[in-house]
Parts: sequence; structure tokens; C-alpha cells
Amino acid sequence: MSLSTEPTGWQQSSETTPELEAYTLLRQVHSMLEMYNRYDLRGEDLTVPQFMILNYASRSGVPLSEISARMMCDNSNLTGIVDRLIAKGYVERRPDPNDRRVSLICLTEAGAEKLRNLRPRHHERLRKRMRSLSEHEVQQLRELLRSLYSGLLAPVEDDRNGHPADD
Amino acid sequence: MSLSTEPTGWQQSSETTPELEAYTLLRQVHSMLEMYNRYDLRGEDLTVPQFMILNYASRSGVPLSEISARMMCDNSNLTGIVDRLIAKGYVERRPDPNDRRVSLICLTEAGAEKLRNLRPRHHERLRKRMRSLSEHEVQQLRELLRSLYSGLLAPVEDDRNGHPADD
DNA sequence: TTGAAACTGTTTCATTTGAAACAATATTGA
DNA sequence: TCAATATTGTTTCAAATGAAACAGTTTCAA
Repeated sequence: MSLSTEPTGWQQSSETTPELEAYTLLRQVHSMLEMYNRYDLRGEDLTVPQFMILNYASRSGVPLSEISARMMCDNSNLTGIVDRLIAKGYVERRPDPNDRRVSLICLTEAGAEKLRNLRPRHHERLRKRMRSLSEHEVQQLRELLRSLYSGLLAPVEDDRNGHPADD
Repeated sequence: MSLSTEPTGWQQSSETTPELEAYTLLRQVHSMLEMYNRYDLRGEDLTVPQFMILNYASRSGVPLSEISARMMCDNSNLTGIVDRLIAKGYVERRPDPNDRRVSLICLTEAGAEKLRNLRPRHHERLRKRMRSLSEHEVQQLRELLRSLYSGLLAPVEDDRNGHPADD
């Protein structure tokens, strides 16, 4: 999709709530930032999820399921992405000597170097893109999201079946 | 992925900024709410993107590209999803008499009924899930996101190549 | 010790997504 | 008018995602 700064043609629906508006905006901001990240990584031989795995891996190795927990996705999602990172030479799989079920995701020297080069620029670009918020507003946003996130982790009372089963 | 309320094993990286923390939390909240939505729609014969299209369609018909603009995705993404909604009988394609390029996405009576039944429950669940924020905090969050979103729509000055080309 | 249960990662399958190329149609400016 | 340009939606391909089933391994309680 091409990014346009033109005013859009459609207007807000009348039947809405502050919660829905906040959620809609959250999705829009998420979508925009994702788009920017994709664009940045375009010339770097990396996709967004590939870069994310690189960020969570380490030279000494991190279990795949620790990475999937931090990325809030299923193990099965990562198998293929790791395969592609291996093909590109940025990570490798090593068996965990202490637990034969575990496979450790290790940054190669090339991967570590890529990350050293990319991460600071990545953070700086994010900082610049959020400049429409003041320092104080960024902290306010962070605290609101932190509080919302904690609330989401706890089951909703007064509403059985209000959340996925914890299997 | 199964949703767990257990404390996670990993800890915050030391090298971080308020902006990065806010963005990470935004991704986490987005991921949680997406997970809840998926779970809710599970028994409703719908996926999240299918439900989203249903919400943007109407009895009188909406051009596909208007829907893709609101969903911030490419037209090509919607072709397949609309096909599946047609197969389920919730939507149909009709040619626009005024512009033969356009195909209007129209809710069928079944689709409209589904929506009448689902939408209020959907909004109510969202409201409950955000109860960890006070009414005032929800509005605060909404305004911060609104402001951030506006800033993201405008190109970043002092940083050419700081945003995808507007082709 | 051993058998049931839990955990880890892979495989498989269907769906979604991103991007490019394309055909059909519309718009515009010379 | 008419040729260049833009828009709309589809097709195609690669990548990512969600969910279920699975094999190998570990844990734990009887």
C-alpha cells in the first residue's frame, strides 16, 4: 500500500464509544509504524518479523519459545522465519546441552554486526517519528498503555467467557 | 498461541527509550486485543479481517478501495477475504453503474443480520476489557493516539527518506 | 521406577498479508 | 479528439500467521 497524506474521503461513524475510538486509533498508529518499519528494513535484506527475531536472539543463544513468548506468537510461526534468517547467515540453531527439547537461536557474527549497525538507527527513527508528542506525553502514553496491558493480562471479572481459555 | 496470565520469564532490556517502551507496549496491547477478538469471533463463523470488512460494507454497497483505505491495507489483500465472505453468504459484489472499474461490496440480509447481532456485543466486550482505565484515562489515551497519528501522517522534517514515498 | 501429563519445536494446512504486474476503465491536457 | 496518465480491482508469488496434530523430551506424582 502506498502511504498518502491526503485527507481521506470517509467519515467517522456516528455510533461509537471512547473505547472504540481509542482502539481504532491504536490500530491505525500500529499500522502506520509497521508500515514505516517495513519501509526502513526494505533495503536491509530484512522483513519486520525477521528483524524482531534478530533483536531477541543473542550470541549465546535464546530458546525459540522465549522468543515466541516475547513476540506474543506461536512457536510454529517462528520455524519458517528462523529458517530464512539462517539462509541469510544471520542466526544459527544450536541444541541446548541441558535440555534436548530446546533449540537455541544464536546470532552469528554477521547477525550481531547487522544489529549493531541497525538498532541505533531504528531507535532514532522511532524517536523522530513520535516527535508530535512531547517528552511528557510520551511518558503519559507509556503509562496508560502499561496500565491497559496489565488489565488485559488479568481475566475480566463479571464476564465468564470474556477471555480465551488458559490451556 | 494460548493466552497465559503467568508472569513471564524475561526482563526488560537495559538499553531503551521512553519512545521504544511506548511502542513496545502499543504492540503488546494491540496483540492482546487482536487475540481476544479472534477468540470472540471463533464461534461466529468469522475471522477478524472478515468481520472488519463486514463492518465497513453496507446494504447499498461500498467500493472495495474505500474499505481497503479504511483498513489501511492493499486492495489485493481484500479480494480473497471478500471471496470467502461471499462463499459464506454475508456479502455480494455488484458493479457500480457510474464507474465500471468499481465493484461495490454489499451486505446481504444475512450479513446485515449477523452484524446487528454481533456489533453491540463486540463493543460491550471491548468496553469491559478496557475497564482498567478510567473514563478520563480512556479519553486521555484517545487524544494522545490521535495526536500521534496526525504526526505520523505528516512527513518527518529534518529527515528526508524518513518516510515511504508518496507515489 | 514408571506412567501420565506437560513442554519444545516441527509439520501441515488454511488464511492473511505485501508487493509487483496486469487488464479494464476513467481522466486529463494538448 | 486522442494519447498519456491515473485509478480500480484481480492475479500471482513469497512471506507471515493461527491452529491443530505430532514426535521427542522432561517433569512429577504415585
